[in-house]
Amino acid sequence: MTLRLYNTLTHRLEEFVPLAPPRVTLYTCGPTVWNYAHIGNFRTFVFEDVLRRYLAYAGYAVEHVMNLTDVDDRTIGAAARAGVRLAAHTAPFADAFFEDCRYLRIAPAAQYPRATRFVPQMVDLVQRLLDRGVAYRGDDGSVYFGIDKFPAYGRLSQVDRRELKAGARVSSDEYDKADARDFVLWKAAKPEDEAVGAAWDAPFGRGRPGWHLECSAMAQALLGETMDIHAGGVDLIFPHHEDEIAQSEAATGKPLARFWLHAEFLQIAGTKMSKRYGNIVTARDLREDGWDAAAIRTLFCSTQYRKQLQFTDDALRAAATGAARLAEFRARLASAPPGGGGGLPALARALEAAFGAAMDDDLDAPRALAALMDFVRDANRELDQEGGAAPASRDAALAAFDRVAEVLQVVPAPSAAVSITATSAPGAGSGAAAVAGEDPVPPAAGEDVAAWAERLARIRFAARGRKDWPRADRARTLLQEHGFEVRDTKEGVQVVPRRQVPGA
RNA sequence: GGUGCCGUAGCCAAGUGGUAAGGCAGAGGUCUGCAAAACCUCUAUUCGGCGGUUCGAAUCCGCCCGGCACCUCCA
Repeated sequence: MTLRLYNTLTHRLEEFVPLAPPRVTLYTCGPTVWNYAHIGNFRTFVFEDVLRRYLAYAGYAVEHVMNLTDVDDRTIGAAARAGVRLAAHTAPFADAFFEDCRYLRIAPAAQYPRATRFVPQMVDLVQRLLDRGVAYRGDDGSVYFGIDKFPAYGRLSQVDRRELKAGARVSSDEYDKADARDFVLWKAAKPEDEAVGAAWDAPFGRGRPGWHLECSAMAQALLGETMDIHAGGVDLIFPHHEDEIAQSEAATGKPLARFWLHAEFLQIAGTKMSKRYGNIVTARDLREDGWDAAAIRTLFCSTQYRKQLQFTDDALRAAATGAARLAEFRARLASAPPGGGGGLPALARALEAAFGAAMDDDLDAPRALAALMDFVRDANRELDQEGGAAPASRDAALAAFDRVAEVLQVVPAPSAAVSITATSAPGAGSGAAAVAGEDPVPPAAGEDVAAWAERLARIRFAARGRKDWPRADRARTLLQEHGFEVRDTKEGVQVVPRRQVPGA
């Protein structure tokens, strides 16, 4: 297996080889904790999660660092409006972010450095750049990076230096720079900054870090001068990552990152999701609506990360249906009766081969998902024909399925609710007899729903045994009304929570 | 104006020179008392348009049309 990734720095697909295998250092730009992150933000974070999970699947030891930006124009502005200190404003949103990550099954990074806790490192970096003469102090007391001192400037974003001058927003620049293209490293403290506690002392003047500075300082402090992969959203290519490269490499003389990966935007109604456009959907909105994170991740996996993704209710619903199919299959396979299933090990090998080939090709998740769907169909057919699977075959199939599912995280979590099979087997026999003449009734107030559902399953099973269809149907109708699905099998009556497709 | 990405069935989407994966939705069928789940069959003579290269193009080249994003603090 050879993993190839599209490197924004070189503008082509490259074979991924870490600097010091099996270790892979990964730095990803995290959220600005001024508000709740929206699912557009999370599309990128989920992509990064799939990336690191796949690297782990491929045998690498990933060291992942994700920063939290807790000081910038927006956090300061929001704190000022709320009349609280900066940290008081950002802390709840940082907590909310971690909560959302857990919901979306994003594996925790090894470290989540926050900008405000790395101010000394940032001050050091600015001082080094001043000492080297690539940074200068403006008349306003801020410190700027002079891009004419860094010839490689513009390599990542391919923005021609002359065109940059004609940039659309340059005229709105509010700072005192020698050249419009220069960017701020350290912003001189303003009263608004002081008011919320967003100002620090430095040899070159009291102030606060510019946007890009934190990533350069924290990445170097935690991962060293050169990391294997730096990832983020496409919007960060310019200026954020371009500027990170300039300030880091001007200070160290070494490449900041060997691979630069950028995820395309999630779109809603044809445009990017942004607070500016007021078309925000947050992770907590989706959670409150009852969506399983697997549905969201399935939707995200249905488009390769370098392509724009359309987020619509229909698409999410379709993804949820597909994800439910995976959970359905997982449960069926795990509880397959022994015997047969000789074809499963070969299917399992084919799954992992196809999955690896797809993911190796610049993390082609749609193809990887298709491989999983192929496997599910083929294995279901095998189970249909064989009526079961020998433990060794079953376990081989289960292991492959789980390894793949571990990377994508597209299988809905097993429900905490009941999954009951009422049978006439010994032990259940007495129960079946006891309910034989019972009429199905709705659960009593305060009654345990699981126990109630099990009793109705027994009632239906007994009724079916007597061909008492009206009673059997009443039991099923009641169960359906209470969110359960009823399946009659050779083994008995199975009652499972109805798969979750909100709004369907 | 500059830079980049993209346009494949009702919808999502893979495929980047050898004759159109997969999913969702829909139709029919097997199974079932009826269902559900699962499986089977069907649903693009065609890949935004027009030219060109080639034995052969969704795939390469040119032009055109359409969409999206970035161009100083947006993932």
